[in-house]
Amino acid sequence: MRWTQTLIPTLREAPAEAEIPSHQLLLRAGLIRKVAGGVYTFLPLGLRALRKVEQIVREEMDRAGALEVLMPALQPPDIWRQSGRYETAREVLFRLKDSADREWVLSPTAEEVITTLAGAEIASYRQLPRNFYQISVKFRDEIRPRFGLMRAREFIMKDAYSFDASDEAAQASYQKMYDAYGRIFARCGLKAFPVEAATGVIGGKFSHEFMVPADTGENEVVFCEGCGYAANIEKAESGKPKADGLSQSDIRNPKSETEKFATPGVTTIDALAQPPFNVPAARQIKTLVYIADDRPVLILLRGDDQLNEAKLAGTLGATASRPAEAGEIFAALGAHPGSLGAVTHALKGDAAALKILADERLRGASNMTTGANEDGFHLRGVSIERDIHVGRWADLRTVRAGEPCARCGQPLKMRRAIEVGHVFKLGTNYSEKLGATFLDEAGARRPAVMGCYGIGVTRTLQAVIEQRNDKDGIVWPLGVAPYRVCLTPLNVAPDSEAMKLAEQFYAELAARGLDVILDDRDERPGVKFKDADLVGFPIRLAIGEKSLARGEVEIKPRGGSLVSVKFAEAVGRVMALIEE
RNA sequence: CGGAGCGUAGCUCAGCUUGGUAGAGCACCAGCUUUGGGAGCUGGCUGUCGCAGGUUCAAAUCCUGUCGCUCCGACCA
Repeated sequence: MRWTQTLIPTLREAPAEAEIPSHQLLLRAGLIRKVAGGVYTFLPLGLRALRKVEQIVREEMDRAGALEVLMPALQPPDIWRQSGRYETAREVLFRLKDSADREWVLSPTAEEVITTLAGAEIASYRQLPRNFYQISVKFRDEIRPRFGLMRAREFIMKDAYSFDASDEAAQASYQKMYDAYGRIFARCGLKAFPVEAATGVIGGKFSHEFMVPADTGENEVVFCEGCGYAANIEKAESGKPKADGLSQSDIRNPKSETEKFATPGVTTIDALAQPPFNVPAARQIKTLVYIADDRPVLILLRGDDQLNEAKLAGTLGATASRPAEAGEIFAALGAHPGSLGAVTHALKGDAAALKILADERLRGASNMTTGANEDGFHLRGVSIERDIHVGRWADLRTVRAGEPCARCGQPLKMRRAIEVGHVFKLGTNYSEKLGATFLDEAGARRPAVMGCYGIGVTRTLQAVIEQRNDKDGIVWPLGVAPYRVCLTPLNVAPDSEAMKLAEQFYAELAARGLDVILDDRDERPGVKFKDADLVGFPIRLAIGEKSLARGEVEIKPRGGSLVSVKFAEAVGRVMALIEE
């Protein structure tokens, strides 16, 4: 390709709308342009890079035995009602109506369609296992699209769905995808690592996310350098001891009964920890009120712990849950936030019937202090198992950096990351609801055991840029660069020696299967060099009069150092760099 | 959905406080010079000042509404 024949609108300055490096570079290097918030056009160069990521994904999916299909983006809502996700995924579903006032949804993923397909087409255990994938446009009504392609309303995703006859077989399918993902991200030049993950709205039992470390990432990852444990903060557990922050005398000498005391104006954990009360946060019980499927639930945590909403949502298993509003809290408990508590004798009327969830770390706690459900009063001497009817114990707290690893005891670390891939073991949830059953060897009808596997293709592209850039621009890995080699003749007159040589190299490199771009613009050298660096072609081959006089040309790997080689050696050197 | 900020040339932004003929740099076009890291000079092109309404003799500027964009939040009582 000749530079003057394509469209590469590079920008000297970053548009004000872009905040993070990868977003700025996508715009500056002329890869994408915004159409609306979270909606983008891919320009020729951006599309080439995107296609390369897609091709890597496709090759590795095929290698792992998955079958490529293409499902519609426009889907009927009835299958979404059947799976239950018409409600549970309501906020992310784009819905629209046709001219006959019939409703449709735009696909954010395709479990419903593929499971319906499998139900219709797979009848026997002999047809299993099968894994179907597609690379297609997805739609999500994001509350806040952000950072260019990173969180978009419309984006490209690879989604794969496995169907197996047994749980063990499903585990093997899962492992195949897990391994394929490792290869995909490595081939994209990304340092990505798998972490244990929460399952979210898609549901399921077991899952890993593939994370690319980046300060601008939207996920928080907890990891242990001692044993390799790594998990999304939404899922992470630690070995922080129960007694941490408590004195032995408190534990051994519980008060025989609770005592109410006045705490006028004290409505926070911090305030109660200050004089004159001096109740350490570790000895307070924090009482939160959530509304789960329209019913209030009390959540108890130790005062120095933080609620993890993802864990709460998983524990509740509710379609929708949210923090209660002040009015709802007063209606349920008769007190305002800051004075709430779950002690049985303080729950009057209907409040006595409220469901109470408590964090595991509170188990066995005594001499605790909590709100009295009466504004301006707290209770002390609370023994949780004696004084509170806990309906369910669960891990509800958020892990913090520095806590000991549950497996090996080393301090946990934390860092931000971009989620580029996610693998789930789904079980039989969808196959049961949508009728994907088969006859086993004994002639019994059974639901297929499913897994689903996603890669954000457009997000992966941006993650590559976010991880691989410097002050001059993008530093593409060979595997996803829009062109691998940029030829830069500094004189572009057709009869100049530089241009003739450039044409010759172009032909020779193209004949060896390389994609090459020839910068035939009549621009000053500085402009051409700056643009080549900004776009980030892995190898630049410059042909200018200085080196020409010595019978040489200059080869410069992006981010590496420049070497001068004789004309005759140039093609060989480029090929050697590619094959490294 | 709540809060904050911003919408002026293709891009980055000034002008708005205190109303009075719409600006700069870059980009683009022409010419001359220049030619190894975003050149110089001369001349030129470029705008529904997001949109709608209001106030006013007069609105980019003040007021109201609305749309869009960006950031923070929508867990810790």
